[in-house]
Amino acid sequence: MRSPDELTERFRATGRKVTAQRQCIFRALEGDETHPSAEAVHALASQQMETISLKTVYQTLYDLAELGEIATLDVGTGMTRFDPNVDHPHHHLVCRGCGSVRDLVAAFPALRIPKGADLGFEVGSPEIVFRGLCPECRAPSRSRRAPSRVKS
Amino acid sequence: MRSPDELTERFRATGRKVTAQRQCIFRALEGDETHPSAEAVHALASQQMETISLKTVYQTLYDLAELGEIATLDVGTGMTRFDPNVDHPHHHLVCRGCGSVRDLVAAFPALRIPKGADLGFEVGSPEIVFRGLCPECRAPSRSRRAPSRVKS
DNA sequence: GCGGGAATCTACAACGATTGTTGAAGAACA
DNA sequence: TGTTCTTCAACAATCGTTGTAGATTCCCGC
Repeated sequence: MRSPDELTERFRATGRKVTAQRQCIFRALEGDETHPSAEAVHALASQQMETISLKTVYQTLYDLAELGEIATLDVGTGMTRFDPNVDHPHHHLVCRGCGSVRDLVAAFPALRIPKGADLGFEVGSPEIVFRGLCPECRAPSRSRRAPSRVKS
Repeated sequence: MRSPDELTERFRATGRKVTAQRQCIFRALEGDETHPSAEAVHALASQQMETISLKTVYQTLYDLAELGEIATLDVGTGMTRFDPNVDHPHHHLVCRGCGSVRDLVAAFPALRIPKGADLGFEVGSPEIVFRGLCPECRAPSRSRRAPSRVKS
């Protein structure tokens, strides 16, 4: 994802209006590595602008996704998560305990679909999810982050 | 997934009651390769037993998942899908157009997380999703299956 | 700077998938 | 068969997300 200023420029260039709410969301996302849900982004943005609506956050996040500035991520935690890191290809580690998501910076060039196994699909690049337990959830006695509800 | 008869036995052995509804669901799942949603399983089961409730279907599907007889699958199509094929490790092809899911029977033994990249996670085996376009959606002029709503 | 038209904003209600609750019905075991 | 405990079906509630409305704000030309 680019800087808030560049995003402002890009929004204008693509015929989208630039509003204080949107810039507030740009700033909330900048440098975020927690793969926040829409709700989480809304909470962050609310700190700067109390009246901002959740709908506006969804709208802006999907605008950003449409521009390719962020990626949407569905890793089975029950809600869509958003990932500002689209510049470096990467995969994800998902904690079975607390649902947290971390980047896994690694390329797997050996990943090629065997001939004939693609069933006629025209496929793009793979998304790989490693499920496991994060350090906090492995040592629950010392855990700081309260494990939050994860589907099932 | 085992045969309906074996599942009946297994349910009894694990202290679960065996009901006509559950056996109906066992039969509906047998040999299904479409990775059906709960709704789809309910529709199938309803053909044999009109009054079966969607809640019962959910309940039984999660019972089966708990026993490891089927797998739950969340590939970002907005609903949980269920996969009776747990005997052969495999991955999935997901169509961006119609949301259909197909098995990709291939192992990727080269998939190892580089040392130090696991961030302290205790990880299991990877789930790989290849997104693309299925043969029907690639040739929309000749498509038979109407592309159905897929999130975004 | 100022006005007009279009896009966006907020609040609210609706939506689809899933789950909790309830009294009634059924399975397992004696 | 009777008892007991589980599961069933119907209903409403919940969660994440999206549609609707009218009010507001932005952008562009004056």
